[in-house]
Parts: sequence; structure tokens; C-alpha cells
Amino acid sequence: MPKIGMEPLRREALINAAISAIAEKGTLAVTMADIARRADVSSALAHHYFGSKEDLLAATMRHLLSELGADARAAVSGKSGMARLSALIHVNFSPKQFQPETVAAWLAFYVEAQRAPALRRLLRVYTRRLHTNLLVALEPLMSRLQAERTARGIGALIDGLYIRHALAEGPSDADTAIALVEDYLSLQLSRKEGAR
Amino acid sequence: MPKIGMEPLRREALINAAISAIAEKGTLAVTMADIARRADVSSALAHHYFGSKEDLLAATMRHLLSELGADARAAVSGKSGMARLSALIHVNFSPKQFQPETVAAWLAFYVEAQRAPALRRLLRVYTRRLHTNLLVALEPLMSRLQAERTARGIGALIDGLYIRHALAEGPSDADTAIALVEDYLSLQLSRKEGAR
DNA sequence: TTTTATTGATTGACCAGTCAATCAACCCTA
DNA sequence: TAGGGTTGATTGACTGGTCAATCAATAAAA
Repeated sequence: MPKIGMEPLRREALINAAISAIAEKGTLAVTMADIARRADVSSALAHHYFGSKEDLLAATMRHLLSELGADARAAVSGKSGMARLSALIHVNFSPKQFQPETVAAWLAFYVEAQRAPALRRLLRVYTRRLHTNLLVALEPLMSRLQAERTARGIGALIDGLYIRHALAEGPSDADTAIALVEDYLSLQLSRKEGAR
Repeated sequence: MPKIGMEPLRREALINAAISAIAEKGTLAVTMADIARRADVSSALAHHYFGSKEDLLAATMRHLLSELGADARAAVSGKSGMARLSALIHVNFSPKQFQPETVAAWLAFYVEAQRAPALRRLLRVYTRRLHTNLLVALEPLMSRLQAERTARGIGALIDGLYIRHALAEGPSDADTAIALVEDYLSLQLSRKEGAR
């Protein structure tokens, strides 16, 4: 039990505790005491390292965001065309990202982001990144206009499936979700151009 | 200024005030005092009529739900086939239902429903109703399996577009959303059966 | 000894829910 | 038609509890 260099360990533990607490309560309205308890420290320590609840939550969201970003980067690296598109879709439903805990936390942040400018900006980063990635991958395969629409459709579809996943009673499975999105993608790809 | 028979008026005012407060704060964590102030009554009166905050919020969600149900019933009445499907899609994006205020409130309820069994049950009613309505309208037009998938896709698409609407900065418009969903529907309808 | 880690105790704000007390309408009946 | 009683409407003030944030104190490492 080292007593030195605890900061990074505590920060990580507190962020994970925050995700778990948020997922369990289904809202950002969890207490610092609850989060701290899950990380096996006092609430005072949580304040010591993060300054305020708002800062801890922002750090938690940033953590979620950067994990997803890293996963996405790893998934598409070296791929192009359809393989890249498919990989892009798959990350969002990978066991790690589609974990009920993670999805519930995402959803809570989504909602809170409406009125919290800091969270809102963070969320926009994710939305834009996904959209851009999709667009770049789609543009060689269809018209710009159709690519734009398809990217928007896939984005909305993913968000919708996340919500439904968070609310599902039984174990809604990732494969079905992936199949739904890929089906949408393949329909767009097979569309007769000009069939406006 | 009648002093009698105020109950229905107050209940309605309080429910509307709740919607407005929830939409503005973006969460169900609004105070009874805030809601009551918006309805121009004391918080004590809100408790008098609704018993508890939880009851007021449940009543508010029921109100949202029944409004949407009524709109949907009116929209599809007398229609069948494609017209019925189109009408079903359109209600969700009608000016009344797609109002930022309404959408934000819906979203807040969605999230809170994760851990509030009462709200969860209410929400399930809506989800099932939409799904069933879509399914019934789709089945004459395609295979059962494809109808199932298409209904799920439309539902997820609508949810996703709602989220994005709630978070949009500028005035994201309903027509684009409708076009996106109808495009998805028309792609599913024009699919070559057996092209599994 | 200085710095880092850590906590229990405390503070100040906020909030749901309760209650006793007013006020206004309506309903008798003499 | 003038009271007197009843009931619904309404509120201000209060209570018990919760929570974020602060702080002073302790312990251990450097």
C-alpha cells in the first residue's frame, strides 16, 4: 500500500466510481459521497483532487470520450472503403462501449449537456467526429448529398439504439443493433442514384 | 376570478409548468417551488393537489403520453397503407410534438425512467404502441421479418432524431427529420425481397 | 522539516413535505 | 335577507434531511 504517488490512482478510481454511480442511478445527480465511497476514499479527498463535483463529472465525460476516440482510431487504422465504415459502426457496439454501464452514463451526460455548456462542448466533439469520419468514408461511395444524409441517418440510428439499449429490460444484444445499422448502410449503398 | 372549481385548472397549470421547468433545466431535478412559481401558486398548493413531487412528475409524463397518443390516433384515422405509415411518422415531428420544450421533457423522462419503475412502465406503453402501429401498417407491405426490422429501425431513428433535436444549437428542422425517416422507409419498401 | 495523502467534523444552502391559519364562496334557515 | 356554519382554496412559516464544499488536524514519506 504505497502512500506516495497516489494521485493518478485516485483520479482513475474516482472516475470509474463516478461512471458506476451514474450508471446505477441513471443520472448525474449522484452525491460526491456516493462516488467517493465506491472509490474507497472520503468525499473530502475527491474534492481535493478534482476541486468540485462539476470538474469531476467533466473529467469523467472526457474519459468516456477519449476511450471511445481511442477505440475508434484503433478500429479504423489501416482500413478503407466498406471495411472502414463497418469498423466505425462496430466500435460503437463493441462489448466495451455497449456495456450497459457505459451506455447509461453516456445517456445521462447527453441529457445534462443540454444546459451545461462545458459538457455540451465536449459532446459536440464526439458528434462531429463521428459525422466527419462517416462522411469521409462515405463520399467515395456516393454523392456528397447522399453521403451527408446517410451519415446523419447512421448517427441518429446509433443514438436511438443507445437509448433503447439503456432502457431495455432483458439483454438487448449488440449484434442485432449492428445488423440494423449495416442494413441501413447497405440499402443506401445499393440505392439507384437519381431515384430521388 | 372564480374561487371554486379550481382543481382542474391548477392541475393543468402545474403540469404545464412542470414541462416548462423540466425543459428549461433539462432534468427532472427541478424544485417544486420552481414549478409552483411558474404556475403562479405556492409550492404548498402543488403538494395539496398532487401529493408528492413524484406524483406530479408521473402525471406530467402521463399528460405528454396521452397528448401524443391522441395526436397519433387523429392522424391515422381513416388512413391505410402508405398514407397511414406516413401519418405515423409525421405526428412525431408535428410542430406540437417536436417543440423543443416537449422534446427536452421527453428526453428527461427517458433518462429518469431507467430507475423509476413507474415512469419506466409508462414509457414502455409509448414504445410498444408505436412499434405495434408501425408493424401493423408495414406487414401488408413486406415480410413479417422485414417489417419487424423496419419498425425497429424507424423507432430508433425517431428516438435518435429527438435526442439530436434536443441538443441542437440552431433550429434543427422537422422537415429534414421527416425526410430522413421516410427515406429509410422507402428504401425498405423498395428492397428486392430475398436480397438478404 | 516540508510536502503529500487523508479524513472527520462542520458549515451554509437548498429542498420536499407538513401544518395551522386565513380567505372566499356556497348553503342553510329563521 | 341577514347571519352562521361548512367546505374548498391558498399560503407563510417551519422542519428534518441532504449535500457540496471547506477546514483543521493527523499521519506518513521525503
